[in-house]
Amino acid sequence: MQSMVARAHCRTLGRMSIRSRVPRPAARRLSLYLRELMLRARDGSATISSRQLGDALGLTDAQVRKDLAHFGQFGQPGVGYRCIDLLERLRTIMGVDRPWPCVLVGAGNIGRALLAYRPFVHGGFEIKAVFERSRELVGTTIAGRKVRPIEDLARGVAAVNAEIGIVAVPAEAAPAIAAMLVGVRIRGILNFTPCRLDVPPSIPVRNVDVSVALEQLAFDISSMAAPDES
Amino acid sequence: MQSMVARAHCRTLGRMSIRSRVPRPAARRLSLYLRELMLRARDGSATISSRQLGDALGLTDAQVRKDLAHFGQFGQPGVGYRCIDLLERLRTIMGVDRPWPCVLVGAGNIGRALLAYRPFVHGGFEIKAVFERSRELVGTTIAGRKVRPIEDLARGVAAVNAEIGIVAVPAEAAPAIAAMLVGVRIRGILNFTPCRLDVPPSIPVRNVDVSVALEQLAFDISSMAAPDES
DNA sequence: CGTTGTGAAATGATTCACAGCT
DNA sequence: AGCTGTGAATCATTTCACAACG
Repeated sequence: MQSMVARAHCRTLGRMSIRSRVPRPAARRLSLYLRELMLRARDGSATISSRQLGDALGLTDAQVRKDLAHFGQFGQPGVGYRCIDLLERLRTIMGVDRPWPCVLVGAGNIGRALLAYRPFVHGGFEIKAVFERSRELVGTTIAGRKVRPIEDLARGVAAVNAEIGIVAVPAEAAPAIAAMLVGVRIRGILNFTPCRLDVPPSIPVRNVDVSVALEQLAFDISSMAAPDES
Repeated sequence: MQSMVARAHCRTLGRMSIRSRVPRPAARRLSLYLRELMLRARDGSATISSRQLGDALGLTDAQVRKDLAHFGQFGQPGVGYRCIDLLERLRTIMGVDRPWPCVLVGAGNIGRALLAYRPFVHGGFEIKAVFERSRELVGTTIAGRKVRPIEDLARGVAAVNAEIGIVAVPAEAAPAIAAMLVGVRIRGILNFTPCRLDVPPSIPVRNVDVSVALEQLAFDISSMAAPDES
């Protein structure tokens, strides 16, 4: 009986779970909206229309409205969206209204860049602990964080209550590290290696891959090449 | 008459311009295929089926075949695709069978990580010159490359025949840098800032944004949250 | 056999267009 | 007037399913 009720209207968002059916691309755009709204709010705009928001981001006004509509009704007809308001709502929806303790695995070039990356801290993401396999790096301090041996991962994750694991190790090591993170109950993974990490579907993975981006760029450029060699 | 023949089987790829109508998502997946094929080839596999390729990448076999079909007919029924062969074809299609001279603007954390990034070199992408605005960094040498003043950009790009510009500067400076790169006839831009660069549509831009990836991850994790608090 | 290449069907996302609110 | 929220229509992508081939 309870289950019947629950099934009947799963749109009630008992706590937080409307997002059951949000188109992937729409979800991707949320962070873009967030960023633009922060700019507008900082510049003192009180409201913004779907048209303005879309123009700034290279999207149509209809798209902006549709995307936002997946999460509720935030706008006022004839006026637009109140920047501060929408900003706050989006922060909640996206989950960036609270801290996200992270652990970093790999203190190589990428790892070090991340540790020094300012915008990172903004939004509540913070690297609470750093782990490395290489004995040479363990024990050193980078940007104020002590580098610890990879064997300490389980203890470290538990100690800082880390929810996100950042994988910045050489490709060969990635699968093993991913398995460790899963074993240690991490909730999501940011993967800087060019490997597909296969982890249970309950653990989301986002990839940041410079090589892929470059290759796609090469393809884009080649595709552009004017076909005139007459 | 010639045109009739050309239209009849546009699988002939006269030079390089079938890509007129390739779905964006399919183009995105090309680099994934490339990477997996390199692995298989290195491990000595002679052939690979669309099923195997898809499994390794989390795609269906049909999807793999459709994607590849946009560029020609590479497989043998009953056998699959010859790894080395397909690899070579894809390299050509993607344009990574030749060098891509790049210039880097910004020698901050990200810039330095890129300069030290090994896998980067692989595939023909190479950072030929580095430019910075900060007077303190100009003149120093990082990973063997001399850092030059941003004013030298035009000369530098011409001197090394750079086709790709990599933007790794603070967000505020990004639009100006993008404009300079456009003015200097760069052909494509890899953008590490969280700004939408608006450049003419003839100049492709690919973004690599850690903050966006993190925010999306936070959203994904929040969306996952089991709805049981009974 | 097993596997490709490909139309046709199904699914998914974006755009249109407009009623209704301010 | 200007703008949102949204069903309906269009457009794009993925999946299905199968004939043809080695």
